[in-house]
Amino acid sequence: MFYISQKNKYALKALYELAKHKGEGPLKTAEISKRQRIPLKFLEVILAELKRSKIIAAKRGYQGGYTFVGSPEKISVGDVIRFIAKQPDKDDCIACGKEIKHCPYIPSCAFFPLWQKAHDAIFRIYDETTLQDLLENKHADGIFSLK
Amino acid sequence: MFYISQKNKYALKALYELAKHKGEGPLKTAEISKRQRIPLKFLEVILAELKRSKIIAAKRGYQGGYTFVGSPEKISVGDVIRFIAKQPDKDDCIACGKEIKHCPYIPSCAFFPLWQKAHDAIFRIYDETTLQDLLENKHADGIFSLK
DNA sequence: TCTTTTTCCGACCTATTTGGTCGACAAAGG
DNA sequence: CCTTTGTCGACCAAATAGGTCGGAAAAAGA
Repeated sequence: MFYISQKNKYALKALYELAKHKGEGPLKTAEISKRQRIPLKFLEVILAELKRSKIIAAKRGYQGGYTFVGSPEKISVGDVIRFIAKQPDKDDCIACGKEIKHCPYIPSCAFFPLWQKAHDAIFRIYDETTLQDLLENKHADGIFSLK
Repeated sequence: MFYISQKNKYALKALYELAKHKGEGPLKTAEISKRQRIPLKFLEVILAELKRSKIIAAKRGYQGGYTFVGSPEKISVGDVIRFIAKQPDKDDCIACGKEIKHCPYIPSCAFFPLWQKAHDAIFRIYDETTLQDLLENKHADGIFSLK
């Protein structure tokens, strides 16, 4: 529930690199892998999957690679996360996730509103942050406390 | 990252029952297990753990059970989640979770502010929801769409 | 003090998920 | 036709989640 996997983070990082490289021709998987320290073979899997979303396109062979197709201002983190996440089973609880069985949208579930609010809050952030925002490094306030 | 485990949900449900039962003497593990459909043995583990937080107390033997000690208005969902979650390693990234290694609080990490905002947003919800709120079933608006 | 009830505790178990790899194949240039 | 680079399916290992077992310790009643 609300889990952001490594795969998700890799996907975002890869898209970040591709968005940054936009307009300069295809970027190779190997290059992305190096820049973002993502295991090559795993990255291949991820990019192939992302390609299906049409926001990136691939070109094979010599001088090949991936290119960012859409515009980074129009793709949000939420879009990416939703795309990578496996589609929920049709009878999962929207709020609780897998709990099913004894909680199929029971209005009397004391926790439903909580999980839903949490879900909304987090996706509000994800949805209002575009790849462009990430590129521009909108570090609102540099609270990098600790150490 | 941001993952709410089944254990966490069980913990909340158990506390919900205990809070509801407050003032009526100890409530047995077996009873909680039945009411909330939580596997007994697993629940035992969870309650023993929660006891260490002092918000519930145990009494053994005949007529024993658990009692809610504090006041439900003062315990938030966030408190419970933080308590149950395993303490993060001292050099995990506050925002990203386990990513460590190549991201130890690097201010140049383009994603740090995002994860931090997400973290704040979700815990804001968790922290402002008390057990009492859950008891009062503050279903703001009954959007139990779907089916 | 014996028995019952109930919590306590450590070891253990198992399926799923995560994170990742391998090897062969397909296309695109040079 | 050789190299480069993406594509694809199968495979795999470690971690984690989620849960179980068996008994010990304490509390109270008989």
